[in-house]
Amino acid sequence: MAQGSKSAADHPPRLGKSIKRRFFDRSVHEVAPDLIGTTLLVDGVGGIIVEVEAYHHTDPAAHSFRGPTARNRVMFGPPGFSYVYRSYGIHWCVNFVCEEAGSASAVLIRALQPTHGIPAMRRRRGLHDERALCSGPGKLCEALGITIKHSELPLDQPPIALHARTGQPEIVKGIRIGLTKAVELPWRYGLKDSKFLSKRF
DNA sequence: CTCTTGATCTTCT
DNA sequence: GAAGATCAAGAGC
Repeated sequence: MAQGSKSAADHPPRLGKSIKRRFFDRSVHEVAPDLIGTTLLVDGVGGIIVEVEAYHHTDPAAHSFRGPTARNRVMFGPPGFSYVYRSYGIHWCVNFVCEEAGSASAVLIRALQPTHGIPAMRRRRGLHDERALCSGPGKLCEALGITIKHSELPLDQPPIALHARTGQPEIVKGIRIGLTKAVELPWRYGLKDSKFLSKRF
């Protein structure tokens, strides 16, 4: 994409068709890479998903590993809903629930390439640099205004919207970020050579 | 560039 | 009472 401060804001890319909840009713390991290149908007503000991580209840690093709790119960429900949690007492992070109810799997959205509502994102983040607006799970929630109020919402209804990618992106894979358990599992997916990742692959 | 540390609080043990 | 799917700033190289 073109560089500089005005290109994306002035000419946001055309959006693909809306993604329905059914998209998430399959293996989290299929959904996660398929989300790369799709566009996430919250009240019209957002961008292209460039980095995600997959979690499953059989995975010691997953919030659902030890069974349902007040916090993670939405992970045990049907696919196609949001799961928002508080991270380190400060940040919010958003996941998309996958697979059939009870499977307790979800995809953590880790980074976006900002395309829509960039002025609003800059205002919320107190930053100008597009590269830093959404290059991490806590950052993108701040930029999109996502809080606990956005948890347990259907992903194909306002204020949330997901749009299909138009081409086939080149996807890279690696180990997940910031974990202390199951550190070695290669369940992080990203858009190859994107400048908007939270960290290089 | 990399490494370290403080901030801040909910959740679960 | 400790841990944690993070971030930003500061120090050192």
